[in-house]
Amino acid sequence: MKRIADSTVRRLSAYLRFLEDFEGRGLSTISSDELARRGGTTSAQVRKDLSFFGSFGKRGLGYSVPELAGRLREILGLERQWKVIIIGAGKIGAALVAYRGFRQRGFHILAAYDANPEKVGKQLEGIPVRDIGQLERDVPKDTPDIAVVTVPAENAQAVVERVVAAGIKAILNFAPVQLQVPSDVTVKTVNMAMELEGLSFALTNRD
Amino acid sequence: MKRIADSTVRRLSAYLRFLEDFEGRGLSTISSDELARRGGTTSAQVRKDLSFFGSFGKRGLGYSVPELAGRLREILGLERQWKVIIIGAGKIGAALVAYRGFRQRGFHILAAYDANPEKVGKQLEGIPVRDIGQLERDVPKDTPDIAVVTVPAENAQAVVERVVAAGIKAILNFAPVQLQVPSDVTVKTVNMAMELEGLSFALTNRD
DNA sequence: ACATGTGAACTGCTTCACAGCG
DNA sequence: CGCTGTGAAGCAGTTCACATGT
Repeated sequence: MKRIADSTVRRLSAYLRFLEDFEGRGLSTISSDELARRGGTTSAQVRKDLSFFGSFGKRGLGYSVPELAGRLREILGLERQWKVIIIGAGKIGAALVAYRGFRQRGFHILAAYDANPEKVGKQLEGIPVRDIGQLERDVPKDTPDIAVVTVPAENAQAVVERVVAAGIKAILNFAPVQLQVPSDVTVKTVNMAMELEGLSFALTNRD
Repeated sequence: MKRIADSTVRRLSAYLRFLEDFEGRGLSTISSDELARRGGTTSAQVRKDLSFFGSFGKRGLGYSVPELAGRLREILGLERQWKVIIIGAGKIGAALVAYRGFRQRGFHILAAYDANPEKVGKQLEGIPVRDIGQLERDVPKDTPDIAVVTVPAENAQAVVERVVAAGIKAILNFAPVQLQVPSDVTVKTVNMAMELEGLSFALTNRD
C-alpha cells in the first residue's frame, strides 16, 4: 500500500469522532464540506484523505454516516481489541488507567508495571500493578500489542529497550525524550513540555 | 518576522534539551552534526532551523553550547516566567500540577479551577483549587498567560470560550475535541486518543 | 443540479551541495 | 581543513478545478 502521511491518519481519527457524533444525532448522510468545517480543514482535503482508501461517497449526495464510520474504523484498525500495558504507575500512569477514552475505543489495559515495591501488588482502578521485573515473563504470555511509557525521562530509553526486546511493536511515550527504536517499531510521543514551549514561542513572537 | 513552521519550533525545543544535557556534562562546543544525530534529523536541518534567527556558530568549529542554549531560550521565550492556570482538577489536572517539568522551564502554576464543590477550596500539591465561577474575576487580577484545559470533551468548547473572553491568548488543550478560537489565540492540543489510533493504524497497515 | 473523485498546479518544508570563513 | 550558512533543487502535502456519476 502507498505510504500514508501522519497528518492524514490524524485527520481520519478526527473525521471518525465527528461521524460518531452525527451518528448519535441520527443523521444519515454528510458531505465532505460539513466534515471539513467541523475539522478545520477543506472539503478537497477530506475527499483526498478518503481517496487513498477507496470511494465511499455518492456523487451529488455525500457519504452515508454509518457506512463511512465503519470504513474508518476498519482503516484505523479499531474493529479489534488492542491489548495495552502501562509502564510506570505514577501520577500520569494512574490518570491514564482511569481515562475512559481508552476502553471506549477498544484499547484494553491488561496491567501496569512499576519498580516501586510500595505500589506493586496493589490495584489502580481494578488494574493490577506488577513488578517491572516480571515484564519479560509476562509479555510472551499476555501478548500485549502496545506499551504506554510513563516513567521518568532518565529511565525511558532503558525501559523501551526492554519493551522492544520483549517483542512489542508499538509504543506511546510520555517521557520528554527522543527514543531510539528499530525501524519496525512505531513510537508516538506526547511531549507536554514541547507543547508548552510552542505556546511560549507563539506568545513571544506574535506581532 | 518571517513565519516559522511548527515543526521547526518543536525541533528548537529538542535542541535546547540536548544542549542542557551537554552543558551538564561540561562540554563547551557542539556541531550541527552531533545535534542532528541526537535529535533524529540531519545537520543541514539543524543549521537551517537556526539560520532563521541568526548565525550562532563558528565556521570550522561548531556552536558554543552555553551560548546556543541561551539564544534558544531567548527565541523560545523561556527567559521569563509564564503564569499558568489549569481548568479542571480531575486526574489529568492533578497529574499536571505534580509534573516537575512545568516549574523547571519557568511555567508557574497559579491555581486550578473546578466546578465540583468537593474539590473547591482544597489544594493540589500546594496549588489552590478555586471555583470555576471565579474565573472571570481572577483573570484580570492574576493575568495568567496560559490556560491548560483538562475538562471533559463535552465542556471543553464552552470553557475555552470563557477563557478566551477573559483575555487569555494561549491554550494547552487535553480534551479530545477540535476547539474553535479566534485567530489571535494559539491552541496546542494533546490528544492521547488520536495518538493511540495512530498506533492502531500503524499496527494494522504494516507490511 | 449537486457533490464526489482525481490529475495538475502550487506551496512550503527538507535535503543538497558548495561558497565562505575561521 | 572543517563546519557553518544558504541559495537552489527536490519532494511531499495541500489546494485547485473540473470531469464524472447520480
